[in-house]
Amino acid sequence: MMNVPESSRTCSKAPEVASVRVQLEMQSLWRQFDQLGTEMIVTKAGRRMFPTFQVHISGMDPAAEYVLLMDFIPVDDKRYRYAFHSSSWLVAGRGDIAAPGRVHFHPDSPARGAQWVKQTVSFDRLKLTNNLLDDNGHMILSSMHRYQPRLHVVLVDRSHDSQRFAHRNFCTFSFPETRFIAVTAYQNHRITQLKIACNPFAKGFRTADSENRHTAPC
Amino acid sequence: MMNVPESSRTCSKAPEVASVRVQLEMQSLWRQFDQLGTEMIVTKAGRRMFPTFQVHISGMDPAAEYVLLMDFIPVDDKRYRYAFHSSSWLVAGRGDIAAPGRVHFHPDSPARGAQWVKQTVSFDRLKLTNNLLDDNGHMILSSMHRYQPRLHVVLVDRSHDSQRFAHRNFCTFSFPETRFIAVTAYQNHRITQLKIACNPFAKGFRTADSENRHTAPC
DNA sequence: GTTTTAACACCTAGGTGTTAAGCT
DNA sequence: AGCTTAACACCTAGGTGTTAAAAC
Repeated sequence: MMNVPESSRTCSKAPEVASVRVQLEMQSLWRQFDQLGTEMIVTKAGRRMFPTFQVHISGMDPAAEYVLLMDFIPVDDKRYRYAFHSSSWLVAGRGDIAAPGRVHFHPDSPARGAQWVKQTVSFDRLKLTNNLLDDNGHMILSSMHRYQPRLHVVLVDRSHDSQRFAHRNFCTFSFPETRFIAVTAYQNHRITQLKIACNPFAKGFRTADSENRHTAPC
Repeated sequence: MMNVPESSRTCSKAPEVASVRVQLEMQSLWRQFDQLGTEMIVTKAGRRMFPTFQVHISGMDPAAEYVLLMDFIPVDDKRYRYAFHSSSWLVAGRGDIAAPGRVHFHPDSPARGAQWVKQTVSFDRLKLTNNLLDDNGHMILSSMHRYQPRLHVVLVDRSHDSQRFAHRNFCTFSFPETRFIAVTAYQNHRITQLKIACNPFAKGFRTADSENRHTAPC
């Protein structure tokens, strides 16, 4: 398709949420990863995402309170494996039973619309784990499964406290270029190289003449 | 005096705050510093306190919401200087005009009583500065002046939103052993040694046979 | 003479991919 | 054979007192 939509949205009628717009930050970086087939490491202790899921928000009621949260939904019910000889992902059968569907609240939640729109909202403290018994509130994912991150914007309606997370007052945003396969070790070597080239914490693995330096990917 | 009161309190009548009890953590460490005359560094960029102001809270209504915040009040209107020959602080005249009286909200605010009482509440991210034009929300203090940290517990009353910080719904706690003189460089060498002995970030300055090792002060 | 500032070496704390070993 | 784990060296990020120079 020529024009990828800015975001996929399913909104309801409450005016304070219906007008909310969300723009993905670092979109070109996400697309570079997506073109190779993004992989995200999951560990027992929990691993951050890279790129980080960051958004710019607009259209909020400055005085209204909102909660921002993320979840991850399976893209399909398949299990994947990486074929090194062809450098591609293959379907390896039916997916495992879905892990407990957790949500990650942005730590600034709840906050006024004026706060959220003022600067980039970053989910950099979110961590991914493959530990089904995780007790640290991390997002539980199955390795070798494909996921779609989602952002939910929830209007806090104090006048109907019982409906704080009711079906009417929230909006869901989903950016196709942020899809990824969860792995315990990188499979695609080009993904590894792009991570090393762009993630400051991986600087120790950069080489002077690395392939990823020629085009300055980030 | 034989029994130092656990805390100095001025409470109002709202039942959810009147029953709140606050206990200073690391009290013996605070008293060791206090006996020498605690000094806290202030810098342009902002400096953490050591010891950190940490408290254990009880007596909160688990379901009610509270805001916790700190401020610093001048102990007197005097300016001090340190007499090295006698190793003591002397009054050096009238104090400067009080800096803008800022408050520091605990970053978890607001939260339910159940949250606050569950574990130690730490103000470790609070920073002190001598920059009158500070734009980072740090606490502005005048060097060579003496201060008393205070903790305020505010009940969030959603039913009377205009009174969120009204005079009825808060409690103030003040621990005399946390008093200190703000300095841009340490004056009393024994304070320096106690900081080095106890603050993990100053480990690089510890010596094997430092005086403060004999009694294991922390 | 006293007080403040900025650069500095040395820490804590924790985020990277690598690697070799372990698991199934 | 494929996948996972844990220890590791190497980073980022930022909290220490020290020191010498600057400011007043």
